[in-house]
Amino acid sequence: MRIGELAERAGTSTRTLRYYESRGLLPARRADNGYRTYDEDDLRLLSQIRVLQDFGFELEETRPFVDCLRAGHPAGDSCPASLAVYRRKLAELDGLIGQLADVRDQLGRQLADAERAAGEAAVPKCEMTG
Amino acid sequence: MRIGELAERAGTSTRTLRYYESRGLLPARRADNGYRTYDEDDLRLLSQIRVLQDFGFELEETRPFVDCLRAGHPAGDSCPASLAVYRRKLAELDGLIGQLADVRDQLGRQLADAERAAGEAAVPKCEMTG
DNA sequence: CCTTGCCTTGACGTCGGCGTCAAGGAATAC
DNA sequence: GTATTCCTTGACGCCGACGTCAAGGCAAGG
Repeated sequence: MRIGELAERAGTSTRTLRYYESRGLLPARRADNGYRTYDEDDLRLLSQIRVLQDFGFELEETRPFVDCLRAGHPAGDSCPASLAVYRRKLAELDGLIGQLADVRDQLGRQLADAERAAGEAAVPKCEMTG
Repeated sequence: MRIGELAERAGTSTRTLRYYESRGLLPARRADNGYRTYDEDDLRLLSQIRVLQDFGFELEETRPFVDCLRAGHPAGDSCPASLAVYRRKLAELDGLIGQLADVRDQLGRQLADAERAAGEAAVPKCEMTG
C-alpha cells in the first residue's frame, strides 16, 4: 500500500509518516516510480507508535518498541528495553502527577483564602452589627 | 533600581524582564540615559508573575493578577478576574491529573502483563513439569 | 585614556511533532 | 488530450518563554 492509504488506516497523516521516516523510525520501501510502499507489518509498527504517542511518549521512546516488533517479537513490549521505558515512564508520570497534585492543593487553598477575604470585605464584621 | 538588580532580586534574568515588557506585562520607566528603571512595586508585580509561572500558569493568565495589584488591591488575587483564572486553572488541573492517572494505570497494567508474559516464556508450564 | 561592567536594541536559536504551501512528476478516468 | 488525484522533495510556520550572540552606548575606577 502507499502512504495515503497507510495514513488513513492508521488515523494519521502522510506528513506524519514522512516525519517518522526522516527520524529513521519507519523507513519505507520504494516502488519503481519512487512512491513509498508499505505492508501490513508497517501498519502494526505504526499502530504501536501511535498508541505510545497517545500515552504521551516522545517519539524516541517508542523506538525500542518498534525495534522489538521488527525483531519478530509478538508485541512491542516483549523486550527488556521496552519494559525499561515503561518503568521510566511510570516513574516520570508518578513524579509529574505528584507535582500537579501539589500545585492543585496550593491553588485550591489560595482560591479558598481569596474567596474568604472577598466575602469578609463585602460584609465586614457582620457578627458585630447584630 | 535597574534591570539587572531587579532580575537578581526576583531570581530571574534580564532577558525575562525585557520579554515581559515586550508583552506589555511589566512596562518600565526610563532614566535619562535610556536605562529601564524599576521600584519596589515592580518587584511585587514581578514576584506575583513568577509565583504563578511556577504554578504552571501561562504568561497571559498572570495578567489579571498583575492588573489587580496595579489597581491598588492588597493581593493579586483580590479581584474577581483573578479568582476566575484560579477556577479555570483548577478545573484544567483536575482534568489533566485525571488523564495522567488514567494513562498511569494503563501503563502499569501493560507493564505487569508484559512482565508476566516474559516470566512465562522464561519458565514455561512450570507447574506441569513437577 | 582605557578597561570593566552595566545597559540598549535586534535578531536568530531552542524544543517536538508535525501543518501547510510550493513546484512538479505519475497514474488513472474520461 | 486533459482533468483529477495521488505522489515526490524542500522549506517555512507554529507555539511559549525565554537563551544567546552581536554591535554599540554609558558610567565609574585607576
